[in-house]
Amino acid sequence: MLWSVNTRPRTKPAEERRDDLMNAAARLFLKNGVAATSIEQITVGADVAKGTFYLHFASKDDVLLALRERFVSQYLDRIRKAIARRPEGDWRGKVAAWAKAGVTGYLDAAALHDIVFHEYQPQSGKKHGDNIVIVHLTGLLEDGAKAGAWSVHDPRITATFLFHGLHGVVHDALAEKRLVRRRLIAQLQQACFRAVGLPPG
Amino acid sequence: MLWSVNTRPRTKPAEERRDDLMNAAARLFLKNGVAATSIEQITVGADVAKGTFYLHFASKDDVLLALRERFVSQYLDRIRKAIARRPEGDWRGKVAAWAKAGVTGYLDAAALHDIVFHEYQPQSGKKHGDNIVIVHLTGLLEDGAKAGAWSVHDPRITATFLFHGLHGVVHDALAEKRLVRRRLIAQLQQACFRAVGLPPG
Amino acid sequence: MLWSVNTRPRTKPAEERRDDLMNAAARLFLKNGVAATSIEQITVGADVAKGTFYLHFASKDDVLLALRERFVSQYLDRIRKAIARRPEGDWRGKVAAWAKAGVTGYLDAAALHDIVFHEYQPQSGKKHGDNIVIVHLTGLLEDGAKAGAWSVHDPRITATFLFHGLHGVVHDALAEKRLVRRRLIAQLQQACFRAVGLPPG
Amino acid sequence: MLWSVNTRPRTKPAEERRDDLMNAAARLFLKNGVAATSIEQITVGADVAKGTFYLHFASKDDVLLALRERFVSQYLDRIRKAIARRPEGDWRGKVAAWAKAGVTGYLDAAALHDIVFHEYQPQSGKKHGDNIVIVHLTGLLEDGAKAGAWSVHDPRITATFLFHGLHGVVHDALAEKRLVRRRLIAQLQQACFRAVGLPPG
DNA sequence: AATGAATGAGCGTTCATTCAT
DNA sequence: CATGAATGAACGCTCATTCAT
Repeated sequence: MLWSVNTRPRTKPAEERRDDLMNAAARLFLKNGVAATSIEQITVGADVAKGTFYLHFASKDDVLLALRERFVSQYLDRIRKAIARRPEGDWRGKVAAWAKAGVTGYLDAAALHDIVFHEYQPQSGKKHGDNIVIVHLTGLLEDGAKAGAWSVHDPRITATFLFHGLHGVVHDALAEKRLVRRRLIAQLQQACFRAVGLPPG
Repeated sequence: MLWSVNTRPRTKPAEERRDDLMNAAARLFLKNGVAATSIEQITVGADVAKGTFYLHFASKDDVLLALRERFVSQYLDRIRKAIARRPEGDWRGKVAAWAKAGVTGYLDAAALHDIVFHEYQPQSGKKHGDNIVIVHLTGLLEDGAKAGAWSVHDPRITATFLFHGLHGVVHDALAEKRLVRRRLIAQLQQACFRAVGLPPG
Repeated sequence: MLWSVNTRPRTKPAEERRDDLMNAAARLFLKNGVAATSIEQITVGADVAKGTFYLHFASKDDVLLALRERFVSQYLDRIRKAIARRPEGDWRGKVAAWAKAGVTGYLDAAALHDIVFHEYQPQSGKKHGDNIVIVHLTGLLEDGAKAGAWSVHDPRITATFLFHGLHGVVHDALAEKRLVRRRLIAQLQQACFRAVGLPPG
Repeated sequence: MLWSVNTRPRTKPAEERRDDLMNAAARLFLKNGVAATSIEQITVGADVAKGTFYLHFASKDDVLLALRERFVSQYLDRIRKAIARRPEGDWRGKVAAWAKAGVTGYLDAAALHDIVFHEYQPQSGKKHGDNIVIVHLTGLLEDGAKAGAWSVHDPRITATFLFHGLHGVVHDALAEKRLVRRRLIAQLQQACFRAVGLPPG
């Protein structure tokens, strides 16, 4: 056909389309904010028609939720791998690795994190559900305690405390452009040691 | 009437009207969320006409910002007073008081805090500015360090860490309805002691 | 269907929708005035949803401008055709034809003309631009002068004078319901003859 | 009283206040357009409270109408005086004076004229009423015809034609910044002579 | 699976007008 | 005469969502 030059492939595996849309959404959310991003902008950004959006997501909140899930699971993956690199029994090293991966993983995607977690709360009734990063850290703290590496009265509370403390510090550091990565990591590792009752480095 | 000398006739003092609107907004934000609350709802809630809103605020973001300021200054007041009750030199007691006031002050208004700080980021360019609660705690940590009460390498980072850690814990506790106030306070006081290098109670 | 080859499926061709909206707008502008006509009224009149308006026009001013353009080009068309019917060289006849077509073309759409040109000035910075009817008449006067048919010092000014004089007279005649079409035409033809220095009929 | 320094005279003759308001309105209409001028702006401009406006005018349309009347009567005054300066019987001179005063009177207040007559049509049902400038010129043409100074079949139509022709030319000249006052006057005087059947100057 | 014209509820905002002082 | 806080109807405009193709 003569006009075939301008024709894009009409069809793509659903998963790929979904990803296109999520990526376009992430980009636009970052640039303009969630509330200020329209579905139309997202579809234009993903190079599909408006209606196609609704083939893959039920609403704007739905993409936001999907973005959240993706973010968290990538973040946790990173932490998991960093910890796994430490030898069995090196509990102090594991905590240090947790802090380091937590800081860097956040720094590398902080803007997206903020957008996706703080800028806009989905209307949906269902609450966040468990924060899997905290759940994971709780496990680590329990294991270390069991192994006699440290003493933690309430691993869940401590994990929550560490998680939010770390994120708060990194977030504030970003906001103020005071950003010496190494220093930040070192300080937060100390904070983690203290929090579980380990002596400073 | 006594006040007729200094008061220009107004159906209601501007400040009172402003407060009515802020209270209505807070109530509705809590109930339905910020994004889902319309200005009209706010004015109905404050029992004024739609146009009256614009006599006191420029936009929805504007009320949100005002609510924020009010919240923070009340919160900080509470913390300040709690600390001031401790005798000069009782540094450990001051930290404990900080943690306790922080927890209770938050618990008593947590939902509003969440709404006002997390649910919706005003589009306006100007960033949060310094968190005055953190600034205040930084001062306390510095003073205690100078007095030899504890050792803290970077008071600012530690203050930030404590602030966000505490809030995160309280927030999560709320979300899960696991809520023994006293236990929460005790745990967080321990966390604070550890964070500044004090021995557990 | 025959047209299915070149036509993308549209509930209605965009041009037709645009015309529907313009016609509804013209009708309402005539009936109630421009300022008193809301966009919603226009869309109701065109039997489309409110949002559809914005698929075709950017604002009320925008429809007004479109209406203007349409009006002028139809008006000029009419004049052009009337003049073209006169034989080459019949300059007096051409002027008479101009006057007649000018009067009748105006009478047949005077109300719309008034609305579209006088009642409301679009806020937009860009000025009317050249009045193409005047530009056209200027050409006719120049040609006749070159051909020695009459003497006109400044064709542009004379054309402007004739155009506005004629319109003013017709407009006033309409306002007062004193309306003998033939008499009006005759009088204005005389005025045109005099204006270019031709002897009366 | 202590605060008497900041107190303006609370009261002014009604006529003066009315004038203040009209002047403020004229200034703002010129600057921003009629539709874009709010009553509040007018009252601020006239240094009175919002409510005071309604003590003197019934609506925005009402000020517009008042400005119209004021404009026309000043314009006509000017023409009348210019004509009166010519000796009894100098009909040609009177026509020339009419044209000159018409042009200059318009040029000196063209922007206001446009605003007040063209930009915005009052919603009110009552039509313009007779244009007193045309009525006056009609009288002049009749008198001259009776005196045998010229021949005009229909003085009213001719007057209307001249009035609108002149205004159209001046208006267009203004719009294009082609503005040699003397030349404009001369051309329009010629047009007037021709229109009444007088030989060119 | 994909399209995009059409929808229409709903929003923020303005502003002429009123009226208690 | 003068005030200005309060009103609330009305408007322009946006945009998530639908659905015929």
